[in-house]
Amino acid sequence: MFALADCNNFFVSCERVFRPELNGRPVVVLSNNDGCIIARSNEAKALGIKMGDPLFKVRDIINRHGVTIFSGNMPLYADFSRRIRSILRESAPQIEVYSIDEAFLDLRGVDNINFDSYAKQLSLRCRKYTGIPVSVGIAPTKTLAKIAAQLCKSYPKLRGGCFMHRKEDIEKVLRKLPIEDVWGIGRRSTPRLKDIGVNTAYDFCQLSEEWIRRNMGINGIRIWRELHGIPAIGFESSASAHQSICNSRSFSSEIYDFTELLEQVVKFAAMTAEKLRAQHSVCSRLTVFAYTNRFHEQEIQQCGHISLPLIEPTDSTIDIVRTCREALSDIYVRGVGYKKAGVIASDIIPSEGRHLSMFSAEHNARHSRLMQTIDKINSTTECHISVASQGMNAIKANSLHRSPHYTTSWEELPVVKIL
DNA sequence: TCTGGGGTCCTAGGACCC
DNA sequence: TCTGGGGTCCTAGGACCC
Repeated sequence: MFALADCNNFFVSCERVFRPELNGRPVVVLSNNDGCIIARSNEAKALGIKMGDPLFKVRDIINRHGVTIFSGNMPLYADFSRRIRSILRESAPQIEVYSIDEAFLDLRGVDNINFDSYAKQLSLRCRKYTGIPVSVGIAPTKTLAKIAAQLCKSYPKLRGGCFMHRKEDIEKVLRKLPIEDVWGIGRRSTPRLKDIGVNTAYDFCQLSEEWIRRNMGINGIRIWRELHGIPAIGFESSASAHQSICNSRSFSSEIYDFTELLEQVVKFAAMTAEKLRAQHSVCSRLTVFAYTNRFHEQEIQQCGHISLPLIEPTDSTIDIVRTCREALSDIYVRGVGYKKAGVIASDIIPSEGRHLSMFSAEHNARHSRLMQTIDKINSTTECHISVASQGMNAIKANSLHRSPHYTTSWEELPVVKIL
């Protein structure tokens, strides 16, 4: 059996831990710049507010119903996520962290326990220790476990835990499950399936494997098998290093000036280098992009995008910043208002075992020592060291409704500029 | 006025090889 | 007009996820 532990309305639930008076009230959490809705309480969902709705388009509903809004507070959510993961780790032989608010538990080899009460107890435990409501679904495959967890959200009498394993029970659930609610069936496949009369997960199961392979490829086959109770999606207990790392933001208003845009890109570059070092990787390719506002259709659109291979793989903030600076000057166009920019690191390999030329060994050793020192200072002291070209201004963004850093306090620290 | 950020995997097609 | 047969590797784009 596999379990899925899925936090209900996760970002909203984190905010509610410190604002219990908001339980039972409509609440939403916003993306960067307070742009879009990225989390909703059940009450907000009931008002018709959709995931991804721009705030300005649902302003009326928000004002009319007194919906409480929060700017996203990612450090807070990451901290809750960490606490819940530690509870899950104590409760299962192996866990696979799937996202900030979901983890699979590998229960293969676990027997002689009552899975239904295990699921309910695990949910209760998470709630008791963190204040976050968590749905736990248990089933023979990951896809079915997802569906079981979904059931917990619809049926409170399940008390947060659902064990779904009997063939007839599974069939009953799949007959009622809209095809678009199946994990892996997205917005492109849904209309194609509905066109041929496949409206539920059960209908999908009745299709021939051959049809699925021809029309939906290997992923379709995996979904089909999983729904039939045959595990087809692997279990990854150890988090593998990311194959690409992207840092990008939309700005609260357009940036025209090169130096100002460069400051932002340098920040993304530095964040990228830090993430590379955190996973003990180096990258051999950097992509820098800078876009105009795609919603202002009447204005000139510029989608600057450049990808540069690096002669030597690196994790050095200094090298990465330098390359990104050159890249940006190649794509920057004077007189254009940039609304979004970012840096992507790819061709990522472990830092151990990378090949260095005889000319670069010394350069590299120096950078490596410097980066280690900076990372150590930044993680263990109340100072923050960064490259001077980042400038002294924060990333240009709005977040007018952010909650306090209740459990994390690394922000608003003294800043030291070097280099 | 206002529109998120960060990933993964698969596939088709092109370039190139013999 | 018509144009072999088989392979590999790379990349861009599609589709999906949270």
